[in-house]
Amino acid sequence: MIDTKQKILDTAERLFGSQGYAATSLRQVIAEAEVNVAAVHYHFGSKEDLLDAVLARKIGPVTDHRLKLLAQAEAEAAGGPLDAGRIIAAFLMPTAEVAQANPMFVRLMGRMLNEGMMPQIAARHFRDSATRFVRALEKAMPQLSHEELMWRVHFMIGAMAHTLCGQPVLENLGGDFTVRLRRLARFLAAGFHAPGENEEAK
Amino acid sequence: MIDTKQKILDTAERLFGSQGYAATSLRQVIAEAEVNVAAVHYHFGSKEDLLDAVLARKIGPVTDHRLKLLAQAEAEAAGGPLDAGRIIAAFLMPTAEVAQANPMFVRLMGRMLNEGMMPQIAARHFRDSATRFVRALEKAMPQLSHEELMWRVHFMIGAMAHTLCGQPVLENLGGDFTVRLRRLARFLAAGFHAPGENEEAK
DNA sequence: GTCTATACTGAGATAGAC
DNA sequence: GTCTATCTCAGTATAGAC
Repeated sequence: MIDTKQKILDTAERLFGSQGYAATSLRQVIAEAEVNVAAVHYHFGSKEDLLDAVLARKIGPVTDHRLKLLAQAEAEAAGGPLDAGRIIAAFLMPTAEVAQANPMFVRLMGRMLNEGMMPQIAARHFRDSATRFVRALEKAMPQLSHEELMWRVHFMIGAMAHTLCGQPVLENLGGDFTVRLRRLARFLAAGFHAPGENEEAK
Repeated sequence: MIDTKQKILDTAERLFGSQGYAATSLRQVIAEAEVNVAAVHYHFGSKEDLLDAVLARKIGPVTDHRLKLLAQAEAEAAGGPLDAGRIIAAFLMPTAEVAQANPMFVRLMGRMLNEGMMPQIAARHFRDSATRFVRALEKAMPQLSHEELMWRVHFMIGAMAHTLCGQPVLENLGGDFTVRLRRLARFLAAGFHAPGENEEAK
């Protein structure tokens, strides 16, 4: 069958997203996709490579959208100073659309940045857009040292990952995904605008 | 041997912290601890219960320190308005001391909040201090809706977890743990002070 | 009460038949 | 391209030695 690969990808995306990568066995994937155990190894090589393929398929469009929003903001600023809030929103909001179309994939995205291991995999899929955004933020916030800025980006990724991948630890907070991300964007924008290590006040 | 339990706990703490829970096999733990496979099941019951025990042993003091710092800040304010920054610092900084004494355990703490699964375990060990801090934050920031505040706490936990558990995704950022947490505290304090959903400006 | 030896089930991976 | 058989190693359960 020609769509064996597709079925495996779809099923893996759903299961990895809802249960996590480690907690999902290949055997569960192949059972629900109704294919053979060896098929996944034939098509993808290993469980980790399957995850890689699942990510690659959907992250590209998110990255494109992010970069498009960033370019748009820069065009509007017309060479003038860019607001950090706009940059952050351009980074966050594209995930909302994917969430609408495919909630499980967004959870998977969050998990990837979180699930401890595989920094290579996470890095590979996020580095492209991330470095571009870092440069934009550096231009928007020249008063921050490079180290301070990189840490703030790190904080942003942590908060985003935690927000994408699931239920809050403390309470069951509902709410639309877009609303949730807008809250996050407001929060992070203020964080980025905080005084740096050697500044006394804002 | 009387300290079999201890050896298992120490080894598990180190390995879970450095490699992650899922990536660490019990057999690796028992090999490095030089005990038998069944010993861990005799003393702890299961791999998950072992993790639980590892956490329980060290999180208590962190929680105590957090609450002590919070109480201290409240005493100094003498009934007056408490600054959110103080509350956040009281929540974050105790982890720095544990990091000094035991870097691996801090990474494990971060992973726990992150490693996707086991929300029950993470929740159980963090809820005690977390609810206390939420109440303090609510008093400090009465202009925020409960939902908005809970989301900001969620963002804080995400950023903290990501910062505790390891290497930044983008670059190798070094630096003392205390410095790192202070950066985070500044960032988060500004985030908490951001205008809420229905406020126009700060 | 503590621990060891050993066996059981299910995981990911691989080789080779078709 | 696909499937069966099989390998190794994981977590778990039990029996019994001391």
